[in-house]
Amino acid sequence: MVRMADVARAAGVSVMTVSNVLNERLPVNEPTRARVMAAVEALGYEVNLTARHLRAGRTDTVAFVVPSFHDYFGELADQVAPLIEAEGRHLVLERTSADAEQEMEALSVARLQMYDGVLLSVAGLDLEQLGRVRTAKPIVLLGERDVPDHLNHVRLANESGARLATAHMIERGSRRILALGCSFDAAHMMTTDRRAGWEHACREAGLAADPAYVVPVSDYTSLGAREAMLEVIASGLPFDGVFAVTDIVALGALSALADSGLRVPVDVQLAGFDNLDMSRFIPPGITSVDANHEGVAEAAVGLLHRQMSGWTGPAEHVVAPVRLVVRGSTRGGA
Amino acid sequence: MVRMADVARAAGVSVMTVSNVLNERLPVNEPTRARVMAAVEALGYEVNLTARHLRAGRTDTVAFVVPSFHDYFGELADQVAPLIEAEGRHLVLERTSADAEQEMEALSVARLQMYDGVLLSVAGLDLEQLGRVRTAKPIVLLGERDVPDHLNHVRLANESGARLATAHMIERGSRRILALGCSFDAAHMMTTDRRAGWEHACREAGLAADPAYVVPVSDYTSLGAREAMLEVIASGLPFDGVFAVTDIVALGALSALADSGLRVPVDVQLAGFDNLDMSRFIPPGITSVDANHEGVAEAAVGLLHRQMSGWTGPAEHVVAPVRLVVRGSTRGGA
DNA sequence: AGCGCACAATATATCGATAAAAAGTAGGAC
DNA sequence: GTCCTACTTTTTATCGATATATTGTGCGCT
Repeated sequence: MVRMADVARAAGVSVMTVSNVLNERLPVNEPTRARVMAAVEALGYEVNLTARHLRAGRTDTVAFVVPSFHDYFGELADQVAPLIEAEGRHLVLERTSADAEQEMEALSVARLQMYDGVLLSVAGLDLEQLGRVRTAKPIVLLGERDVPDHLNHVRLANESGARLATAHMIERGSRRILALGCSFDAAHMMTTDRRAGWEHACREAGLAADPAYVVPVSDYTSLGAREAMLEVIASGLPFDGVFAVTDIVALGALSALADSGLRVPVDVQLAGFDNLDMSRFIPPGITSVDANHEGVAEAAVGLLHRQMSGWTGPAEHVVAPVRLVVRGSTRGGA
Repeated sequence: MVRMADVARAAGVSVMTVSNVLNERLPVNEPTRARVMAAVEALGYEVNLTARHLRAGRTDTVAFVVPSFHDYFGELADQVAPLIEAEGRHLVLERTSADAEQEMEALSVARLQMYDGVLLSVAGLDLEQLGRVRTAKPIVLLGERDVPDHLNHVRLANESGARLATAHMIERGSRRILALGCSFDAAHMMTTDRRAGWEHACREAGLAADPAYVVPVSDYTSLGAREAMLEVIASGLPFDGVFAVTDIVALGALSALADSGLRVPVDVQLAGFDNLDMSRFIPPGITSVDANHEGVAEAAVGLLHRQMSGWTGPAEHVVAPVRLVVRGSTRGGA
């Protein structure tokens, strides 16, 4: 490992001069600078980031902590990365597997030190656990749960998105719409808020929002959704529309519907939430509420950047707007 | 920031005693140990990982460098993570956006220091660039390109996978199969190897492997594939099967076929490569060559682990076997 | 010639931990 | 009572950089 001291010796200067050349902190005479740069090239020197970090207290690195590297989070992360890099910092992803303990660990002082800032997709932590998080480190939370006031937070307009999707299907003729993967939990959660939107849309149209039409999905995978959907079909419960809590769930539903000979959108309309890349291409095209990755990423990185620049004002809670993207899985779409 | 020195003062011992208690290196008397632990609790002390790293030269962290956080890589990363964690280490993802310069930067000494080992998905780098990578740091390359002998490498059996898929479609009646997203580049690349497999299968069955049936796709997105597919259809080139170089490409093709009124698998059979999660659920189910994430992850982590344990033998080049998963997009599937 | 000033380069202290060597403390054997 | 050994604990040096203070150098001005 070649150190700054080796470069200094080779160039016949002090370590600080090398540091000053590389960081352009204090001015260095041109001939000296050239000698240093030549030595750097010759030896192939590269700064030891760990040492710099220890001394300077800065890593120029931001962590995005996600429950899994899959799907929604992968897509969101791809949006976040360029924004972080545009500010001269570096982005790394960490995974918690939606495990509360691991999420807390990710927020532990020890790990936070490694980064100048942290974006955390809250999946497993509840309000009480998050309330215990006290740190000076810039943090922005992402995700569809309630969070303490003192932490910055970006979430989606879940309720309004679900309402849009449901209302759209009602307008196009559906009268009995399943809320697949939704729930009645008390806490503000993604599945609860989206159910509320479904309910709202039903009521608004003068339709019953029968709790029997709220169908839970075991683990929010396509497989779980497919199985739940098959059970509903087998049960004989009449329905002519499905609002799926996510596109992943919608895909499972689509699979079950196809296998059961139910035609989309003729017999059953289908809408999802997130507008994953694939949803555009899966025939007949899945109508979906766009999760506004761009807006979410921009808002989150903006809040984070502000904190990293020293801002200490009160935390903000941003609700990113969403819009409905109509495709072939609902009538009147492309 | 509470340091080890603060804990030491509170417990009335030296810094080294605290270190010894926390790391269980040298034995410490029980009463002393208890006092130290009490102080740690009381002050909420957590070790400074940066300082430890600088001194101990170990981060207990492995980086997985991928071209993008999406799809294939996200799924693979989710497989890799538990294997790394099982060895008491931590995994982080970094992104290069398939940019050769950024990939080289990810391999720069400076960034390598931050990790005990690196898994690198080679997308943009060619043989010559990789040849310049000289480092003592444990590295394992992943991906479907040629790499220098001195670097450990895990790749898929691309040629045989493509052959399996193509042969399967031929067996089920296809006679004119497109190789969508494949190419004739000289270097061993994913698109070339898979084309070779397609060619091989055609020849084996006594069919012509007409270069006109090798259709490039601009950027290997579903959108690009869809457009390429629509052009082929518009051109009037007769075909009754599509081997898509990836499932993402297959999805684009499926979209184009559906919009053109061509039925899968009745008019056209379709097979992809990667067996993404979604492929199982997209009606009618996309027949795909399973990318064997588990095997790839296991082999790669195994090679990395071996290096991190001090093994210095010659590099290995593993070709992970693949298998065909037959679904509804080819005849005779589910 | 003498003085001061601007600028370049160096010396010193420090970030927070760990490895290795040294020192302190008992207890047991003779 | 002395000495040795075994076990705890502390001391010292170090990882590789950066921030601050200090020293050194050349030049203009009177």
